[in-house]
Amino acid sequence: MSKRTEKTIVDIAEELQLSVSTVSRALNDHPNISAKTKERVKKTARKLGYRPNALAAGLRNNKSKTIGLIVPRISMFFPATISTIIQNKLQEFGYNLIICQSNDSYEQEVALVNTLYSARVDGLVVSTTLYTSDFSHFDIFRDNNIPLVFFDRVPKDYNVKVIKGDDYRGGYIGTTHLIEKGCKDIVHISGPLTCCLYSDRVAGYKSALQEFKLPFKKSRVFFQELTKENAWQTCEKIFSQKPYPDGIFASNDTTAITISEYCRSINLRVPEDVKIVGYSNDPRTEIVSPPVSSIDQFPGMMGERVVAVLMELINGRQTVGTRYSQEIIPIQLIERQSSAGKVKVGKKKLSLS
Amino acid sequence: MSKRTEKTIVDIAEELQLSVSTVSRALNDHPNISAKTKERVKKTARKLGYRPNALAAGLRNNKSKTIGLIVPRISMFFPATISTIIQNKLQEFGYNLIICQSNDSYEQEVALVNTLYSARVDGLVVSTTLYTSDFSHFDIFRDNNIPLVFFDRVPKDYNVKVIKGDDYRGGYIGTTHLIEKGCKDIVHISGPLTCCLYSDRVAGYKSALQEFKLPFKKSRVFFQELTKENAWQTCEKIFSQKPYPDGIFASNDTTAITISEYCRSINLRVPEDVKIVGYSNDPRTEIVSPPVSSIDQFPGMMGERVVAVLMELINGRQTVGTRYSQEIIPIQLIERQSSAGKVKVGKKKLSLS
DNA sequence: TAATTTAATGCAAACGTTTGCAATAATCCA
DNA sequence: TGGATTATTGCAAACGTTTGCATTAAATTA
Repeated sequence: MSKRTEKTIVDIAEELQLSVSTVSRALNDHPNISAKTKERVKKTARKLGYRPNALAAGLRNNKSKTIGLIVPRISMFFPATISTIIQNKLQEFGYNLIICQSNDSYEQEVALVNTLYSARVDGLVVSTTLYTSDFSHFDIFRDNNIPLVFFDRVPKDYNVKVIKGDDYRGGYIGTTHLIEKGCKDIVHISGPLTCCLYSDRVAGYKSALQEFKLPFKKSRVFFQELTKENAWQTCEKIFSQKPYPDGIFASNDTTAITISEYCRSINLRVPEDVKIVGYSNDPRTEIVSPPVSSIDQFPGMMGERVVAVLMELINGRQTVGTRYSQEIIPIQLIERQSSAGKVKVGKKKLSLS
Repeated sequence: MSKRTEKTIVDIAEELQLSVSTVSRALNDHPNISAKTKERVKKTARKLGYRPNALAAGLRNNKSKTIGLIVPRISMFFPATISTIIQNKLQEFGYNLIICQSNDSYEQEVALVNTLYSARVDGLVVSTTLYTSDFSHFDIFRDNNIPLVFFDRVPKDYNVKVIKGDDYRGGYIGTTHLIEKGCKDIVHISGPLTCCLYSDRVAGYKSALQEFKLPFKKSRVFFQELTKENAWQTCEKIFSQKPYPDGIFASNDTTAITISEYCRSINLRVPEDVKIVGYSNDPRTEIVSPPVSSIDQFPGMMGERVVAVLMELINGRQTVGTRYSQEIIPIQLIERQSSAGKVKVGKKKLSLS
């Protein structure tokens, strides 16, 4: 690396016979600097091709104007969409975003938290791994009053700002929709219960069964990492003996799509023989045949709320001891062919409000 | 923001009655510091919960140990996969990655380049927008000898390190495959020619036609931003009058999948009536019906090459004036049902080596 | 044992920017 | 015109870490 040719505010100050503090104040529109001096300084900065050094400003201010984001994987529809919204909104506020992936590994999440702290990010936004149960690695942010927001996959019993989908209701309406379409024997494929969003969806599933007086059967609920491979294996189990279920509610779309594929492979018709509902409204649900019903979580809205809340935390007054609230983003059933059929006039009319 | 409780190397130095320079050297495993002192220092650092301040080290060293990455959109399969590989590999080298999206906007790309420069990233990796034709905003990196690598969507006539897929050959084999499957009237749907990877694919398409003595028809080639909406509209044009083409080679999978959908909507059978080949081997090509043939670009390999090259540039000697080479990542046709059919024994055997 | 060489550590300054308090200049008022 | 007030700018230090050169301590050699 050869010697830098970069101009600093010292160069501007020398050219204009001003102090560096005046130059700094002029570049930052300080009210005590005259308009005339501001104009001279900015003109010279442009002329010299001056570019600020964010490391220096960050060190002095103890603010980096950068936000850290940790998601499990950006190749998944939901995190990718939210990341995009968050980055675009933060840019409006003059913040940079560092997007990091934990690859669903607790160890990697811990390392990323430490690295981002060392980089002195001004805030941290996190969707945790499937397996994070000890959240103490986030204490450094909380204890130093650095804004910390969790979304989607969020901690249980950890005092922090949380923004999540209405997972309980998602499980409830995903299931009641199947019931109202005539299903009497519904399987639920859930993620691992170490992650509370899946347990909320299971609770909603159970609640719907109860309400429609259908029996809850432990053997009809599966807990697994929601990959295509696991979904295929679970289908092999489910359809290894009769009676087959007539409805399946899956906690992600990858699983729902795979179930549909498996049914086709054993000549089970979807939706005539078995109806399917997925979760997240991944665009893939539209392009497969038959298109798959799914619960939309409005990632755009969630991303915007994340940034709004983060800005409030950054600009507001927070102290150690503040009690943080939880914010719920609505969900909505998107009905497609995988669950099509005559609506059974039931005891309870499905309300989508 | 209340007063920081963060420990610095000054605290460690005081506790051990050492100078800060010794503490710094010990923490960085400098050969001149005794093993005993190193151990004492590291133990005290752990005891005090010391965490380095990357802004300070970066300012002093003029290195941030951070790499900037600019891609058009992370929600697209190819950029998301490469970003993931790049981040994972960089972590092995102790580098952070800042992932940014240009949203295919030249203005946003310029702003991102300036912001990343201000953040003093140690290198920059870029896949440009569809419309970037003036690359001068990257001069600041090149002129200051900060490693700069382009991949996939790369500049034409700009002296910089480039890693791209074999787009010419991709166009060639995508087309010859259709020819050997019996197609005689092949449409090519290309992206905008402002982006050289599409013009390379068009050249491959033309070359294949020529080689098999099929006529090139200007009306059989379309240039557009490769969205689902544009693909649908182009299909409306193509199939608005007979004779219909019997093969379509599309420059991305979104377009190929949409074409398949359109054909179904007008009761054209795929592959019997019209065969389709896409580009990038997006996972969606496997789950649609019929599964779509596509050109695989090996994003994993590309991501690894990007990081390897970047490390060479960072650790090597480069000066203003260095001539940079171009590296080609192989491609491979992935044959699926959308282009299935009897192989026509042709003049030229398709070689996939 | 003294001189020489090697090992280990310390001092002071660098990095670029920002800001509290002091100093200076300009303006207003009696 | 002199004093008071306001506007504008400058000085010096801060931020946390690293490193060239100097100094000191320890080890080796004659």
